[in-house]
Amino acid sequence: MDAVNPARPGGRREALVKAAAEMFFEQGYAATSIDAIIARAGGSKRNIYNEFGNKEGLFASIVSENAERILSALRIDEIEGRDLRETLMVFGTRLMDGYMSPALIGAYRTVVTEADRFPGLVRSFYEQGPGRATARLAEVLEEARDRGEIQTDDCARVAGHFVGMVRDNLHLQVVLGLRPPPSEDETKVAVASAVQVFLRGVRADPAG
Amino acid sequence: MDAVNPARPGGRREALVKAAAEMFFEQGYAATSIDAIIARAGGSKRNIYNEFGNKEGLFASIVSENAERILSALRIDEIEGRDLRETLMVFGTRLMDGYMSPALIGAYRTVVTEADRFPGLVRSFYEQGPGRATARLAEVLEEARDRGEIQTDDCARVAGHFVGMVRDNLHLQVVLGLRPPPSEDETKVAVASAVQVFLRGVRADPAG
DNA sequence: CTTGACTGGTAACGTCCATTACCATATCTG
DNA sequence: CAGATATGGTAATGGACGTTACCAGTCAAG
Repeated sequence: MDAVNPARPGGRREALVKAAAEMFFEQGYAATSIDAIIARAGGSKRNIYNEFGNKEGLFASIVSENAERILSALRIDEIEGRDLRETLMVFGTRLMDGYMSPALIGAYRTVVTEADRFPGLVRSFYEQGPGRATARLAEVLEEARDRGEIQTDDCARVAGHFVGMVRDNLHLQVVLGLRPPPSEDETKVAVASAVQVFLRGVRADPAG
Repeated sequence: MDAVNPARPGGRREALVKAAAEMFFEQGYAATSIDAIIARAGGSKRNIYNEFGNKEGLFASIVSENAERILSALRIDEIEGRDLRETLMVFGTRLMDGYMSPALIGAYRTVVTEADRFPGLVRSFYEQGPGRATARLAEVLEEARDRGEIQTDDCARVAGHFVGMVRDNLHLQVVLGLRPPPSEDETKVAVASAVQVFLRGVRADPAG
């Protein structure tokens, strides 16, 4: 019953999800037609309606099934470095790369546009991605504070500051299509600058 | 010839622009139909097509005619304070209020969505708003650096850091509809925290 | 009054698209 | 093979909507 069609190694559902994800996140929900998805994925519309009910169901499925993959760029659980500066450099670089990846830029545009239509999806999207990354950084900062390296009242808040500094106006410009994602060198310079300001801003020393 | 119709004090064009701006920025470009605009503004479709050519022309007109008003929240040209900290507090508060205003949140959503269709509009939108505010802050920081109050290689870059810290994850959450705009108190706390970290991060002192 | 330009209202046209229906295969179960 | 089920392909249905057309009423100018 559940055996995969021998002539189709991947299975219809996977092909549909893959094609739909690409097209939704590239062109947006409204601009992507069912016909176009079928044209790319192969098969027939019956497949979509049997499997997902309707277009909204397809969209909900592809977001939840692709969120993990797309947001894995922001899934920064193990951040280690010789010291806090290196840790922040690594974290900031991964954060920048994740936010600037075409996949996440496309997903961001789409999710912003359809926020009203799919409130539940938007919440899980935020919590799995930006929220989780910020929370993880806050934990790292807690540890640094316990070690006496930094000084702050609210680690979660300053974690947000750091994330904001890294995202900067760069993310806005890329989302608006005003400039391409930064190169590796540009990323390094931008992150290093953010780390420098941040570290001086929060480090523990007796300067009132 | 140009005399206003006595029965219609505001003039058709103004009413159309006003209604179209509200609806485009609330619901987005695609989700706003010509019929709906007419239903709110009164008049007939002939008005729109005589005056603006088509829907895209109407959209372009309302963006350019409303950009100044909407972005005036970010038009922070005169920033003065007793000292740099107070100046940054004032600037940051106005920045936060501007970014979180419903008008700008709506415009942001719409512009992000239609970035591909109207690249010229997007550019002027950015340059009149976020770009201009950041550039103005950079000038202020240049002066502070000349006075020896802060120490940095690149005032434009750290101005971006500050703007990013203020925008933080808050902007993202509001844009996604995950939380309401911050209250006056929340704004004050958030900005004060950003100013604190930033000032410590860039101020001139001999701590290598 | 007459002409002309504009306006309001409504209907028509053409297109796009989500959704459903229909038909012909092909695969699986027995 | 019989029958059930899923699949591919294509066409039909129905609605939404941008755009244009048509008709009647209003106002300004001569």
